[in-house]
Amino acid sequence: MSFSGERVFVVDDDPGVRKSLARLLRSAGLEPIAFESPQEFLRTLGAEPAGCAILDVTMPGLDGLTLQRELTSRGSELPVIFLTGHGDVPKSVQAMKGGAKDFLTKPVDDEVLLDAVRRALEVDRAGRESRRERTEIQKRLAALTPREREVMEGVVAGRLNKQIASDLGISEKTVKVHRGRVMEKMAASSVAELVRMADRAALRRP
Amino acid sequence: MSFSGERVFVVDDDPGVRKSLARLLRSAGLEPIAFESPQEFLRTLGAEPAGCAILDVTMPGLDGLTLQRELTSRGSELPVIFLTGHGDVPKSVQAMKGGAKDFLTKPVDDEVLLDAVRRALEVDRAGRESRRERTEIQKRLAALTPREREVMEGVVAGRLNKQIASDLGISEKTVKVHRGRVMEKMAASSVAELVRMADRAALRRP
DNA sequence: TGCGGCATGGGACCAAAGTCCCATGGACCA
DNA sequence: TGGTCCATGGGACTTTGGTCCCATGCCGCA
Repeated sequence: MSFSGERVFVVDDDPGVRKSLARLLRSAGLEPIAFESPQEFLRTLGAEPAGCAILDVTMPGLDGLTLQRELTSRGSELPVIFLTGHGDVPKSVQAMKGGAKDFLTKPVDDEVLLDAVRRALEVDRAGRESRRERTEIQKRLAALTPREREVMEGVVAGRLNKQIASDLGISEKTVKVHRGRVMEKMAASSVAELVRMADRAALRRP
Repeated sequence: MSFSGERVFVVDDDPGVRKSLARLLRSAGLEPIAFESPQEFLRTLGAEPAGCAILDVTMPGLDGLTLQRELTSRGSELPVIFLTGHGDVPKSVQAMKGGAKDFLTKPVDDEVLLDAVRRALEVDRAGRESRRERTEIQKRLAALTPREREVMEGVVAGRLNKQIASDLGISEKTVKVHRGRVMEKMAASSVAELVRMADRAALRRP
């Protein structure tokens, strides 16, 4: 068996459900890891879990939708699939608005569930790659001195060296020095690249 | 009353529902326009409707979810809110996955519905503004000659004039000529701006 | 108290980009 | 068959950008 690092976090208070889900997932070559309570799941969850989660909606203690919110507020981007015996429309709508990838009702067809899981894993991979790049850029940005950052802002705003110099009240010569260091520290080989880095680091939903 | 150009398209086969929705929306200062069938709605719908739609799920002839898909396939970005008497979980999930802004069940609280409508209108405004910019950029792109477009690709890829010249098998002089025309036709005052235009025109969900 | 990081710049260049005017030749079209 | 658009490019610059070496002064920390 390959170890991908990606796991499917199953959170359900019913041991039977956990067991059958685990079996199904394993048979599809996936790596399930089951939790009997949201609390236990949250305790175990590392900083950057890779994979996706299958949550029950109704659980004693912490509601599945509340758990979803808790994950979001902790900055987790783990894709979530809900699986429930008796879901109602408002709950499903709330879950989907909250970013759930799917909301399935039992009994669920094995292939339907596995498809949802595979899609969620794909979303997670893309998301983690995108966050990784973003983090890398932010790390480089953090290595800039305040002045270098100001100069970089001018550059990505498309301003000329002389304009940046007058904006900051310094000589064009000094702007060139800072600009050169910005390109080096940001590992950018062109202004085009620098502009893209600046834009990716700033806005965008990760 | 102000005429914003934004309308709330109500599609429901029940005259009573249409009437009461229209009254509610009007009382909130909005401009409802009601249709008794999806077909009638589609016939009337212009190219770039501004506003949002409130669709019934179960209608004779064309299902609300099918209507949503039809809108999407026609390239419409009109935000959709579903309103239904007896929705089920799978339908609500399908609707939300299909991009619906909300999926409400009757009886619905007036304020809940109005809030959903106001949010949808806000989304529509932002979306139209973004599409407007994008369309403007694409219009400019379309005015480029094939050669100019090739040169532009090189520029936004961060390549030097001499590199672009050798890529295209022409002289650096000619690249400069094309490049100058690209900046003029695209109305870009800097490479940074050109890079952003290229990126906005290419990817991104509108 | 001395060393390193930061910000500041002059001098001296070289490379890259941008801008004039000019010209040639092909394609297409009325 | 002459006009328009497109692509090509030379000549001759000017402006920007980028890179050396060098130096000064401040601040904080070991």
